[in-house]
Amino acid sequence: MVNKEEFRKKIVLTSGQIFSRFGFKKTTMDEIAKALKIGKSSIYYYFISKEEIFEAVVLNEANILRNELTAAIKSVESPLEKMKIYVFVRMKSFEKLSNYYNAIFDKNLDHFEFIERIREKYDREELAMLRLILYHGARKKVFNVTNSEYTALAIQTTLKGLEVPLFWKKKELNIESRLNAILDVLFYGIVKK
Amino acid sequence: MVNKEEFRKKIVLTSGQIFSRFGFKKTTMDEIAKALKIGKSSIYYYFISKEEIFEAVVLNEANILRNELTAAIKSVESPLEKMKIYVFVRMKSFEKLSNYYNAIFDKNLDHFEFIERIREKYDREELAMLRLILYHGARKKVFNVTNSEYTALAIQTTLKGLEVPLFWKKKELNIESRLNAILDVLFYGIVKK
DNA sequence: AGACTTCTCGACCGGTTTATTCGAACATTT
DNA sequence: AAATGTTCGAATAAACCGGTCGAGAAGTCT
Repeated sequence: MVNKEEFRKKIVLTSGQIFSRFGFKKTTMDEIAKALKIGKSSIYYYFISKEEIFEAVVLNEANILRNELTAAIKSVESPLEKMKIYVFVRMKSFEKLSNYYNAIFDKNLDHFEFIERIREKYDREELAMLRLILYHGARKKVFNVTNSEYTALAIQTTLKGLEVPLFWKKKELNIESRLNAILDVLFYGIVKK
Repeated sequence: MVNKEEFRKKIVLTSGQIFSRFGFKKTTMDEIAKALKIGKSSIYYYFISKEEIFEAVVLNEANILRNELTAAIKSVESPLEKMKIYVFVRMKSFEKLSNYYNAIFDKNLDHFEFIERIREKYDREELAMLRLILYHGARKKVFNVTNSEYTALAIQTTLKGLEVPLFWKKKELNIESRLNAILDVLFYGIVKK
């Protein structure tokens, strides 16, 4: 049925809001059902389990992030701006997702291997994006990159390093200035003098 | 002991962060304990129950709000500005507290009478504050108020009316413009032409 | 040191919550 | 009207969670 798939999407959207607010464990099927104005049991007609819903939600969120990122880097021309806006959008989105992280890193090591899969896939995609930005920057003689592969990897590592303190501490210092500082450092090492 | 009271405060502060994030029901004693890096049982040496902690948290938060409000209206001179800043600070603070509301209005009608007590007390205080603002405004010939008592009550009713849609709906329209619109209406009826 | 107080914690208890199942009912299609 | 798609209330088994208890660590006083 075409409508079944439609309703699955609705479930993903609605439960996504709740998951993002309360995390996996604290979100109950009853809450999801109530938000959808259906009986709790009915959810199981569309999804096999709470985890399957969560998986769909995360997958969906990851796709949204990817779209935001590609749109963002397309929205500007200069390589410096591309890099800058990429980093900013990425961090903003991750901030929004902090509750998923809470959920994932709680205690459930067995389950949630699917998160690892998604993560791996998006790490690869991110690397490609970064390399593209670097490549174009080098072409335009703005960046000075000898090996875009490794440079992209280095940048990705930096971004990942940012994630942890971003999520586990609460608004210690404002993110913007921190990102700007990092970008400054990054550019001074990269930009042709 | 002086240190016992000290640690009670620490508990209130820490658990307050969690309560404000997840509400009363979804916050567990284990989480509070873990955040404090002590055993769950140890909490019961300082507080009799989860509810008692919650009570202390709400009381504390109410005091903070009061201080913010008095500081805010002192920070400006003109009656119009005083009124405006009062309304803004009040709404900003209430926004922050939305999760407490979630907790309180869940289903637990029996318990939480203490919230009613706090609320009543602060309603009275708020009325006094509003009346003061109105009175000074009238003195400076900026406001045209015949009966400050009833006018204050009317304003308070408006502000209370704002609370409900503010909390139960999510960011439909941005609060600022809504508040500004209300203030406009309010002033046009109050300010001497 | 030893007695006494303060404080911490692991283990446990019983009531509640919650994810999931199942079958019956309702709805729609064939 | 049979078959198929969809919803839901009730039941269940397991996990969870607030709270208790007693043992004992840590500190204080004499």
